[in-house]
Amino acid sequence: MENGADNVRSQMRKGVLEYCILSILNKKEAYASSILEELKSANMIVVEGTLYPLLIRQKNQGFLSYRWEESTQGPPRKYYCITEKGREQLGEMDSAWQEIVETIKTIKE
Amino acid sequence: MENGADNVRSQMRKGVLEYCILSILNKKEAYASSILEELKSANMIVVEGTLYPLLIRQKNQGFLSYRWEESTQGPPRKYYCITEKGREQLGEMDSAWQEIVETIKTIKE
DNA sequence: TTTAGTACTTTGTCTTGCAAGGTATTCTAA
DNA sequence: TTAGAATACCTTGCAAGACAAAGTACTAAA
Repeated sequence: MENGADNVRSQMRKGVLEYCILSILNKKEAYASSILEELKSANMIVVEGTLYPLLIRQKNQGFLSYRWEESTQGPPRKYYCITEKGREQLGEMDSAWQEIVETIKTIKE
Repeated sequence: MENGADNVRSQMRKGVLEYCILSILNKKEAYASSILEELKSANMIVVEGTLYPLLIRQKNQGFLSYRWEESTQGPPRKYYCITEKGREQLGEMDSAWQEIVETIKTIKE
């Protein structure tokens, strides 16, 4: 069963997660664990089982590309990078987000 | 397949729908078709097959109650009304929404 | 050589949005 | 008086996606 407040937050996060990922990668390339860190520090808690399939989907849609990079601290890291197509998508998402924020304001009066 | 911009919007709307419903019913009681109208005029397009199960879920969770009312314009209408528990939930959702708006700002820097 | 830390991946379940189709009531026009 | 249009409510089946949990693999330190 649910815990109330936490559940509310996790439900609302759905749908904006892709937006967050593209926004983060628009600033600079990053690998999954570092993206998780950034989301966590921005109060957007996500788990690996959510993030990895999402990155793969966005790569398959052509919004992201990646390259492997050796690490001295463990296994190699998969650095993701936003593509030109991804930047276009991000533009759509910026508009969509603004629209939704306005919609909520309208409904709230 | 998808259309791009429309799909982005519909993905983002997911998760805020419950919040919209409770917010609308917090202002005054309403029946499904009138809720659809209000959502539509606020640019939040939703279809019946989404709204009816959602209202039923929220009623089952104790957030809403309803009463039947005769109409001179067709079949009887089911007027939904927010409950005390629903108002508490709405409070949680208000916080959750503010938090997400802030999170996006943080990520965008 | 075993344990801990880091990183990526997969599987199964559950929720939920939506298209499409169905039922029922009332009013109107032929 | 009956066929159609308008209004309302409901259900079914499917697909997408978030998450818990478990799995694989590489490196470093004890």
